[in-house]
Amino acid sequence: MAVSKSPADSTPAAGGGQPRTGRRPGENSTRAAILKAARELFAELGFAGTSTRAIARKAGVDPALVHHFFGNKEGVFAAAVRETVSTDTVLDKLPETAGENLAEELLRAFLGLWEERETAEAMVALYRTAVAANSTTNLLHDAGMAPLIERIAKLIGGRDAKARATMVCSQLIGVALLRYVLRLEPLASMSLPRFIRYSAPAVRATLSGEIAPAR
Amino acid sequence: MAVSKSPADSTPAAGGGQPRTGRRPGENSTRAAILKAARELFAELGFAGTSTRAIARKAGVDPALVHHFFGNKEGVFAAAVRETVSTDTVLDKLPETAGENLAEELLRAFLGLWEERETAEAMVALYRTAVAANSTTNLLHDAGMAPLIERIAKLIGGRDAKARATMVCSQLIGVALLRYVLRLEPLASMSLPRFIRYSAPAVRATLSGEIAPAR
DNA sequence: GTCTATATGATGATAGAC
DNA sequence: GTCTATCATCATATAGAC
Repeated sequence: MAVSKSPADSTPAAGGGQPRTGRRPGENSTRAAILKAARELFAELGFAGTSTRAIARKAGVDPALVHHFFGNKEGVFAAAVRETVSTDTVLDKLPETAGENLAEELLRAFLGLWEERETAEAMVALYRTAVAANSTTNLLHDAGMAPLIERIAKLIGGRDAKARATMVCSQLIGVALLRYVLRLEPLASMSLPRFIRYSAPAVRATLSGEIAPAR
Repeated sequence: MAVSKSPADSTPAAGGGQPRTGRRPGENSTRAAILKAARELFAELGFAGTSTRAIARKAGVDPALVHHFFGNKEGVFAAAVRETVSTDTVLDKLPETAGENLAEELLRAFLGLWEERETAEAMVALYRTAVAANSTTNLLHDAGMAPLIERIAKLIGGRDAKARATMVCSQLIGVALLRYVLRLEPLASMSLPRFIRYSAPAVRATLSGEIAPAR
């Protein structure tokens, strides 16, 4: 399974040069309805637990349309994730140089992805699917984690920057998973600023060089 | 789904009083074979991705035997997890009072569960299933997390001990998930002592009172 | 674009013979 | 304890009429 693949996404490219014979906007409501239903179901039940029939039922459309628009179940999933969340927005919010509050800035930028309903649904679906099985584990890494790790490594520098950056990234994933996916209390009900205050010391400790040398 | 439930576990109680007509030991090899296959498959493919037929196939037994011994799919899962991992061993390894190296001791005790093959399989299966869907989220909390949180809270004390203990616990879960379930590099390939060195600063920072007050 | 009809196969579970 | 046979249901996916 690869999110970047879309076997039969039959939506015509909206950015074609000639605007004259283009499709009228707002016309394609069922495709959007399918995507919305898919996002919600994948977020709640995971990839394996969601059937294309259930998606069609929830969207109020015919089951065959799901395959017509997206080819297969993976296509629906990929479209639902890809068209709602763009991890570039995280990188854009990060500072160019490491300052005093890098830990807080990292947490704010990354957790921001999870604070809006639609992107949160897509992220939850992504995490659920990535954790679900051996074969889908790399979904997380592929979906924007790699550039984030590199960026953090460049920010902190030093000898084992890559390893420490991965560790930081693992903490970001860990806290997001517990607050937004597992909804563990009292973390889930905290306000975002308070949650960041609780998470920041751990991230800061890892960012700084308080780690024993490799050997 | 509840791990503590076992709908039709038809194994006769081995500790019955009269030894005369008891079953001979070592006789029940297929039940063990089913459990072993179940553990491996649940760990690799998750709960939803594993079929009872696949378990039977891998164990080399008839599919009907799976239901005969464990009633249903949930029964197989519950037995596979319950009979291989006991979270009490984690609590037993923890110190009575908080010392200088509490962070390391916590990590060593908890991660120890994941370093042996069979228990690791059961833990991975448990985590995969817990993360997979909304309905199974509480599996993690039920499977020994609650007493661990209370124990940590008692160890660190203070006003918001419960919240900080939960945060610590969330970090334990987070690092375990990334190293053993997602197998994110370079964390997965590190030696355990080195991994603990990398994880300890974050845990220690959360354990100590470096967190801003609630409001 | 939308839907009916259907091909094809896997699934969890049960009843009952040996 | 073990297996055959089977039920009822669900799944993904496709072909083709309107």
